[in-house]
Amino acid sequence: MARVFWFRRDLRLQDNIALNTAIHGAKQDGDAQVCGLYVVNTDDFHALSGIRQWSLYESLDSLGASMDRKLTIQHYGKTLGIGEAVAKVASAAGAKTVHATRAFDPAGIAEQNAVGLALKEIGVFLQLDDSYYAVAPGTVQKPDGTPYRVYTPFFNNWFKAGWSAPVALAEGFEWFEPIQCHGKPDPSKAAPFKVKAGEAFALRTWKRFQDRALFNYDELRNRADLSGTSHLSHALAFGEIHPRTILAELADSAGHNVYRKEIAWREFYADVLWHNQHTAHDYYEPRFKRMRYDTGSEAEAKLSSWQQGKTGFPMVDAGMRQLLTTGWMHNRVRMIVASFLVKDLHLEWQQGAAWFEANLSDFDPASNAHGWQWTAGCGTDASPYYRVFNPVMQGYKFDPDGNYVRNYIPELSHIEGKAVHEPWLLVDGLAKGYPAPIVDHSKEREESLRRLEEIKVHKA
DNA sequence: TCTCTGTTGCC
DNA sequence: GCAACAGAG
Repeated sequence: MARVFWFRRDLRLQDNIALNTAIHGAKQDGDAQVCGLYVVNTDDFHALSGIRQWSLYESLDSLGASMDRKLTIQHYGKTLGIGEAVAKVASAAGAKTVHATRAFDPAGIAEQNAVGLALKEIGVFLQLDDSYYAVAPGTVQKPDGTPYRVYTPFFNNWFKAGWSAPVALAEGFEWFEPIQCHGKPDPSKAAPFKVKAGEAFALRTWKRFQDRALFNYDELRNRADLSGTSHLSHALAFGEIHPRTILAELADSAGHNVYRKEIAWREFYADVLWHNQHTAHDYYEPRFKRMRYDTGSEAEAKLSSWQQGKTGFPMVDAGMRQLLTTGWMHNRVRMIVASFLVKDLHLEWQQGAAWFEANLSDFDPASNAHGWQWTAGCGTDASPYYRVFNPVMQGYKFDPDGNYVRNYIPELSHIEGKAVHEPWLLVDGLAKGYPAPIVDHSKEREESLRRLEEIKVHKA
């Protein structure tokens, strides 16, 4: 009578409270056997980009290796629901309880509801514990009991709420022999580069960041041309590391404090999505639904130029090509390309968010939806002014020597220094096939402000 | 975690 | 001619 531990977005063994709960339960049962399970939707998996397929594959491979290859992987899809898939494994393991970490996003909630129901039918209990966050969504509240809509006061109270220390993997149990289902997910698309993933790699990445960039994080995190960020987004999205493990090692210094605030942004957006489930795909500020957006073939063509990194704005295109070739994009550049899609191309944020979801190996539903909505101006943390990024100015500021742009745009490699940010000013700037800007930024900025004016709430 | 414009002060 | 800065949206 083993216990089943259903791995979800927590593909690690250390600092995994729900897993430890399963282990303690299995020891009380007497046989101390835990069946580690991952379920994968085959249909969805094959629709993922190559980079997303391979990063999941590597993460599972690493998890399996750390479990002496005792990880059971069950497939589901059109013909078999997720609930039935988990139930099959629970039956085969003779389990009475399935354990998992609780999710707070719409898709995760739907999953755990389906699994809970299917298990109930066969007399098995689904026990959910902990969360993917240091402070579980819904915990931090204003004194009147309503959720925060502004980041800074949320941060202050999130910090006050605090979190527990990391816990080591509980001892004295055995992994149940893996149940033969359909085997590992099989990436159908070729790996464009060697993907590194998994718990051990996540911990190495964290150490490396601590040694090299954390102390300078406040100064260098916005520099697109440097490696000043943590590179932990993939590890956090897959749960290869828990934020508790990170926060426990942060001190009180400028770099550390700013990084703690980035971790808190992730927790803030998870909290906002928990309280506003529809905002995964819909506007947080409903009046933005009424804004005029461009549609039709011209808009489609602009979207495609943006996706392929051919807008004629070097900083935007470098970011979009970094996404296509590496499955990752520097955080500062994410804001620049997002602002460009919404404010310069007048497209809806969901179109950009969908492209990020398809291509980012660190995709996170809460951070993606609310990062986009922050940029679009329709999200939380509204400011008294309408943020319109100037893609050229952002380039000079955050890629001052032009190295980031040249690294991702070969058609601009012949231009030296920062001049690469305005190639159209040079005689031979566009000589190697780089396109002229597809829009006039200052005109589109005005247009964007006009459209905002149309949906403004005017006081009587 | 914004950008634009106009002013001031310096050379 | 320009950098630095304040104020405004």
